[in-house]
Amino acid sequence: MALIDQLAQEFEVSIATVSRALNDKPGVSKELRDRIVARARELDYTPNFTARSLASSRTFNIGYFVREKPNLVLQQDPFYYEIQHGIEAVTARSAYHLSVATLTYSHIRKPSEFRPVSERRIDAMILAGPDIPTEFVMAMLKTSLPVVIVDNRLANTAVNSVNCDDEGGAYHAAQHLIRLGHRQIGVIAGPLAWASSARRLRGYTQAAQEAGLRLHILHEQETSLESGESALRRLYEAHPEITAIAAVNDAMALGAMRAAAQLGLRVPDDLSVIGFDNIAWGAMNHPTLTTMNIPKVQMGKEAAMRLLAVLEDPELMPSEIVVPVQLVERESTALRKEVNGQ
Amino acid sequence: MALIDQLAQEFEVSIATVSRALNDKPGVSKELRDRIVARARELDYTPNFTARSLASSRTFNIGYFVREKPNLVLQQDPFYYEIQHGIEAVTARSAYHLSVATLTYSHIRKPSEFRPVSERRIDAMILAGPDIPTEFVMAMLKTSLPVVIVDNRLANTAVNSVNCDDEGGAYHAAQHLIRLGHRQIGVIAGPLAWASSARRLRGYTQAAQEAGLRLHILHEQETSLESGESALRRLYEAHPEITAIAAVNDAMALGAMRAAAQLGLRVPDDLSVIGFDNIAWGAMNHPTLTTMNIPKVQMGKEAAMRLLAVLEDPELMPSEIVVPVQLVERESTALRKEVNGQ
DNA sequence: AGTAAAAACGTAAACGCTTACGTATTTAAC
DNA sequence: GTTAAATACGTAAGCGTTTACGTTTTTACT
Repeated sequence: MALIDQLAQEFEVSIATVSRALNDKPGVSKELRDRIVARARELDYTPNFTARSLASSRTFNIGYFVREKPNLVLQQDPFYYEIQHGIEAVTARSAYHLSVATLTYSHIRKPSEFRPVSERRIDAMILAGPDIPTEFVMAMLKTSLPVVIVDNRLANTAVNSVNCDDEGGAYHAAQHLIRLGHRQIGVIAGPLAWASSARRLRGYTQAAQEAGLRLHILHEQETSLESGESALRRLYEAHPEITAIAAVNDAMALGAMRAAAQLGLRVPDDLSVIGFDNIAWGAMNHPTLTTMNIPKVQMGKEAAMRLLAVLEDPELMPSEIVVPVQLVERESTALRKEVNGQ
Repeated sequence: MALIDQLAQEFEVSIATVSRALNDKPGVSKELRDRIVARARELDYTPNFTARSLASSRTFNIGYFVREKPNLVLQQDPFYYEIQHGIEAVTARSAYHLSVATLTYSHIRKPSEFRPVSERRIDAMILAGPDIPTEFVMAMLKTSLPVVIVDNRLANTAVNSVNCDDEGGAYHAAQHLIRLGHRQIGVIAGPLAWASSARRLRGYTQAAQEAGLRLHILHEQETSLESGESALRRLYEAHPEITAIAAVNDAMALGAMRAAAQLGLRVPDDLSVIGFDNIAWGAMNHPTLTTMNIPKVQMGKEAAMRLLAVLEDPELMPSEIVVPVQLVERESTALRKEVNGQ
């Protein structure tokens, strides 16, 4: 493997000059620089990043750290993988490489022992997951490494963040149902502690208020398919006049559709159902699920781009990025049938 | 941040002694070593990994590189994410960190410009995906870095690999149907070029031969849910006597179930269906899908463990690891109904 | 007590770059 | 043509460790 010395010897110049030539720094004549660069390509010379890091105290590594879900059976949420792909798409076109790790409870407890940071392996980091404690984020900010948090919001703290527009998305979802003529709308919500659920609920409520409607809201303790099933049954029992359901996520929406089928309700003829997330199986279900798409890949891209921007200009103030969610209209929603002229 | 000099000064010894104490190398009295280690913990001293790497020429980084799917719309296959989690689970307990990247066409074309390697950022790597060209793997082997390939097999080349037992799994799947009394079994296969499909098909065939049965095999050009639908329709048209379906993957199995419902066939009463993969949606479908589970997380673990083993002992010869797949019995398969005493 | 071997520690040279500073050479300005 | 300011390059000191090779001290053995 070629080293910088070799190039220096070939051109009978110092390694400092070669370094300057290769790094686009001033102090080298254009003619010499071009020849050095050309020869470097020929030799497939790539600077040893370890040596470069030590000398420049930059690793050109960024970390992507996802909080493991303590409550989730399915540890590996594809949501964060799609975000990872967005991040990769951006870093691949930069000088930076991506280092990943799962944030466990022990890391959270002892941030000072979080090795990617304590060993100074990274120049900046993306922290993903709603359940990263504020204290941990604070500890990371104190390292003075640039930080972007994704799918997480911190009140009263200046930190770069990327989130989807839960409230606006839910607002549009409800409007979609209202535009289709539905006036008796049931909402299947998650636990109150789940912040996204709360925000989405606000969006639904806002749209309903503007249309002069009152929603039939049901809170579940979980956000699983099964809880969606039971939610629909209870909702329908209490309010058989309901013609549309808005669920705070796709899993619950799919559960609601399943329960509806068991009750003899046809979707979308008797009941329209809209979800939130746009998970893969929504498109495979029968009927396919109308939902609000969260642009996960884009969220990853935004996070990575923001990080690179801060790396470029450390003076940059933190910003909160909110990406819009889009309606994906599929089979599970339809015009309300005008039964009995009601 | 504490540096090694600080420790050396505190104890009035040379940094060499501190380094030896911290790295469990001989040449330090037990008493001094213990005091140094204790004090290092107190100070949260962590050696700067960049300096350590440069001096020891080891990065303590391993790479996980997944081949992007040129043909797949859904670039981010959760399959490889689960493998990533398995890898992480192992590396988290080791001194190594995980660096990820997507293998694009341009990397494949010019392996010498693959930066994680050319910049010497990693000590070893895991290559995942069936469509990594042999030449690329060869190029990586030539770097003399330890390599493990996952979900990929190379003929006539000694290389560490981790794969699932396609053939054995399919054999068991077919046996499951046969044990349930089915004798007219349809097989929904993928394109001939897809190696996994071919191996699974061999497993089905083997079991059938042993039971003295002849399968009704249909090859599709794709492996999507839609092609599973059309496959079932054609299969049922040609062979209405079929009472069970074995599909080479879950997506096609789910498609077959959907088509069956449209034909008025009840699953599992009229038709048993078994898949392969155990994708998440299979458990949410109605009825839930019986399938063969590929232990993806374990595959990741095996790959990482193998890599660590080779890193420990570079003399270790390459080995081919095959992990078993297990039957996940759910609702979509049942005993064949004895119609007309047939 | 004397000697050899083992253990404990120090010295200093790497590792392969970047970069502050110094020197020589060119260009620009009058 | 002289002087000042750019420009081009060289020198050498890092960056924070590891480790080969010395040197000194302790241990073991006769």
